Amino acid sequence: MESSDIKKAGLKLTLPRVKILEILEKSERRHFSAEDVYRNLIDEGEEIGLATVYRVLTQFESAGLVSRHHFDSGHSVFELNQGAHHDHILCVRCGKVDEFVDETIEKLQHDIAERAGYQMTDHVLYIYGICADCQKDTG
Amino acid sequence: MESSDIKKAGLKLTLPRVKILEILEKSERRHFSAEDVYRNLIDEGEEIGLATVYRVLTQFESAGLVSRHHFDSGHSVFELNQGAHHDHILCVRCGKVDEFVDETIEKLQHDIAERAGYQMTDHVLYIYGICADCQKDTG
DNA sequence: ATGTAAATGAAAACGCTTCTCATTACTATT
DNA sequence: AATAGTAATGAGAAGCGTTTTCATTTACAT
Ligand SMILES: [Mn+2]
Ligand SMILES: [Mn+2]
Ligand SMILES: [Zn+2]
Ligand SMILES: [Zn+2]
Repeated sequence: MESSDIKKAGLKLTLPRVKILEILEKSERRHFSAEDVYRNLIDEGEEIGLATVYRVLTQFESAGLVSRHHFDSGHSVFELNQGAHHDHILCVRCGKVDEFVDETIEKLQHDIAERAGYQMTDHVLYIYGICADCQKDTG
Repeated sequence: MESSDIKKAGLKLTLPRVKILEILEKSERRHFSAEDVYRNLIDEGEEIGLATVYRVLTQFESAGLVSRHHFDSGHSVFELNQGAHHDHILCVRCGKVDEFVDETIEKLQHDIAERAGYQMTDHVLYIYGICADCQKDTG
């Protein structure tokens, strides 16, 4: 993933788009709210508006560069599209996000859609629980 | 499900609560937004505020009478808790909601949580697609 | 019937996201 | 390199579903 991908997506190469892409790829973290990205920019001294962050992330989504998740109800979480499809397991205590792939579940989902007469376009699987670390911390 | 369930839940038996429960159980439809419930009440001539609808649905959720889903990002969808746990398959064209149960997936989810060190509390599985009817309607 | 705490409706506030619009920055062309 | 033309940006307003506030009403135990 490089800035050239921005051009490939038919988007002009602008400073906000380059910086936002950098943050998504450089960080050890993989899942960001728009606010997360915005704060990262501010911390780096970039004066980029929150509206632009939302706009650019939405454009990146349309271009297939990032995916948008709705882990809890309230807000969107964005993730760079690198590596294969995967699902998520989330800690309800500390907010940690882990990833997993299960081919059996993937296949079963297709079977279910087919049996129900649906032409499947997408699916969402979130597992919620208490992570190992949080289980240690006083129940 | 009867009005006595409202009392069992430790809630006073009030007209809004009775009417809302009636709508949830009488309708052929099973999945309602708060607005859906509100409009049903208005159509029946009941003058119940939208704030009360939200309050009551949230109370019903806490009492275990209804579940809340977040099918698309924007808003909550409520469903009476009758019958066993199930997951959902949704038409992205017409909004139809179908239900399914798959014990293999249920078990695999538990296995995944365990393997990841999580104590599972909940899970969400939505399959999105185009339903049989909508596939007929010109691509 | 009466008292008291809980529930209600209307409107305001809320949090996240999108829109508006005047200004600025890209890019292609000269 | 200067210019023109179009797309992108930032600030703030607006939008939307939902929650909160608060004065009034209601349920229910006495
Ligand atoms: Mn992920
Ligand atoms: Mn259902
Ligand atoms: Zn945790
Ligand atoms: Zn359909």
